[in-house]
Amino acid sequence: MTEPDATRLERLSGMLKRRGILLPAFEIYGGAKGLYDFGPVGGRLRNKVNQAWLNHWLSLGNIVEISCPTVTPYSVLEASGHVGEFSDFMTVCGACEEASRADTLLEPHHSNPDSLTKSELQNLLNQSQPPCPVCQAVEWSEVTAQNLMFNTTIGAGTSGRPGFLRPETAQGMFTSFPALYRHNRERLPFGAIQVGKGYRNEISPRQGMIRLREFNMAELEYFINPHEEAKHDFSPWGEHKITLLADGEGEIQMSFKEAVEQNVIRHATVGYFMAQTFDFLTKIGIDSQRLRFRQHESDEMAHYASDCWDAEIHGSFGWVECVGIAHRGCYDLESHEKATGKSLRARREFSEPKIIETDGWTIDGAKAGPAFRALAGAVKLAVENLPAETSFPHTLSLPEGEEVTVEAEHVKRDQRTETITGEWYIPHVVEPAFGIDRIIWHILDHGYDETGKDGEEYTVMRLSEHVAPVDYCVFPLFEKDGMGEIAKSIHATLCSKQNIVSMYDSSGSIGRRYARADEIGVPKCITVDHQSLEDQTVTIRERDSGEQHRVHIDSL
RNA sequence: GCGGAUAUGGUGUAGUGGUAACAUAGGAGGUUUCCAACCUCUUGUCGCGGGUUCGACUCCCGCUAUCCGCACCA
Repeated sequence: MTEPDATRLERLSGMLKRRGILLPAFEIYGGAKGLYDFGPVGGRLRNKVNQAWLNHWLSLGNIVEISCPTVTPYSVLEASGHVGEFSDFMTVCGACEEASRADTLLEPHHSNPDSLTKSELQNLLNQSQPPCPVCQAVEWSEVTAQNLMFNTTIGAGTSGRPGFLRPETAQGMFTSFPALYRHNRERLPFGAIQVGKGYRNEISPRQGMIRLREFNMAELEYFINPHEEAKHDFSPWGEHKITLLADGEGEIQMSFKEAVEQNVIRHATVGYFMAQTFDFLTKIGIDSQRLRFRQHESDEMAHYASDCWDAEIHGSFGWVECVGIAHRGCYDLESHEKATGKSLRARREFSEPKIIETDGWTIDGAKAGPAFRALAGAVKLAVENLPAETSFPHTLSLPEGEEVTVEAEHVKRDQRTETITGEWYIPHVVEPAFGIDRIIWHILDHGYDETGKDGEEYTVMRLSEHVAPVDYCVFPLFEKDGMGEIAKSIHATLCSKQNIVSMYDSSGSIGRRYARADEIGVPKCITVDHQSLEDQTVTIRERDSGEQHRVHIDSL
């Protein structure tokens, strides 16, 4: 970071705090690391970014919005892999109360304790009885999961079950898959989106909004049929070149279409969502020249992903990953299916039904069951593999080594024709996951313009109208001769309209009021002056150009 | 988590073992006031908790937070 950037960052942060956009949370109690408030201006900004995001994806037509709890049972995040990948297991010494990592304590007793589950660690701890590294006592508490996820207890006392605050919104969309599938008339592809809070008990939150312990995230889980080739129309992006940092290729300039065709982007849907992400970010005010996509190297990939691209935005903290677009394969649905035994599958019909002719033997359960007892299952498998021309009695060698003689009365002929028209498969998932706080930071960072005006220091927040927290400021040139009343009535009318925020300001000189409005990015200011009293017109002044034009009050 | 630095009105800074200053911002009023003008009046500050002391914003200890390295990290 260069020196001018560092002081600019200080001025920007100071302004954000002073004007109620972004503030450290709980500051009267000394603050808390990694937790921020969106103030009276920032709250509205966050909401507009969220809304713009929802609208952007809903416009694709096959996307639904859902909302799932942040409090999540232990077993859900165990199945998803987060307990293993996101947690360290802790145990506390009963003598000196020092907390230790269970896997570290057990290193002398196991080659790779990091890979063990909670109950395996507990068992090994009970068996091996390692001494406390601090006081040498052997008095360990029950092993508990700690660290990157905030853990909690759902319910009271001994009946409570363990849980976490979610580290991502995605899991709720996977566990809702059956309802989503039904809602979408059992047809893929479709997507589900939600915006909400996620929590990670980061070891070391830094750099303001970049690494938070509680953060706003917005995720789309898009369920696709891996047996169908994904087709997407890239013509809206044409030959527009994007900066890509591809695994092993370095920085290249390519259109989305080329990148997908040349397999730099390994899946067309990933490429399509990268293009959609590019549109969204530039629409809400991210500078397209300071945006690039970087492909994860294979050893960098999260535990669930098979291909992943980050959208990185350049700002005061350098290049920061703000969106991750991951091909998660069938990892999540498969994991939850295994853990619960519930089907999380979609049906696909074959283009040609598969006809399976069976001509062979199977057992007659009523005879073979009593005859072979525990071995009956193995006998059945073996008999069904016998050729049709086998004659009985027949001696079989079972896999476990036993020899049995199968009599004719134990078997019956099995001749049938089955028509299989389709199959149940686990859908694949492509997930664009947006860090809303990081994006908001960069909107502010890119919009913050202190180029000055007439040689004096002057700052303007050049926010897109899609996200500007205040739409209009209404000023009376003076608050007298009826100008104040006209301005207040305009203000009241604007406020009564849906999704319009107007601010009324009558204090200070008119120039000062324009400056205050510019600082928080108000796109348009409306001023009531003497002429308004005579002909019912007002001036509208544009933030970015400073130009004014006069319109009738009724046309506002 | 380790090491270093820092913590004074909303913001940016000064300063002292004897209850704190400047600028700016904010509020009220004035000024026919259209790009941070001017005049008058005015609100508001020593991060938290201990200790030393007659007395601590100041010295000491601990905590918390912030910033910079290192480590970790969708």
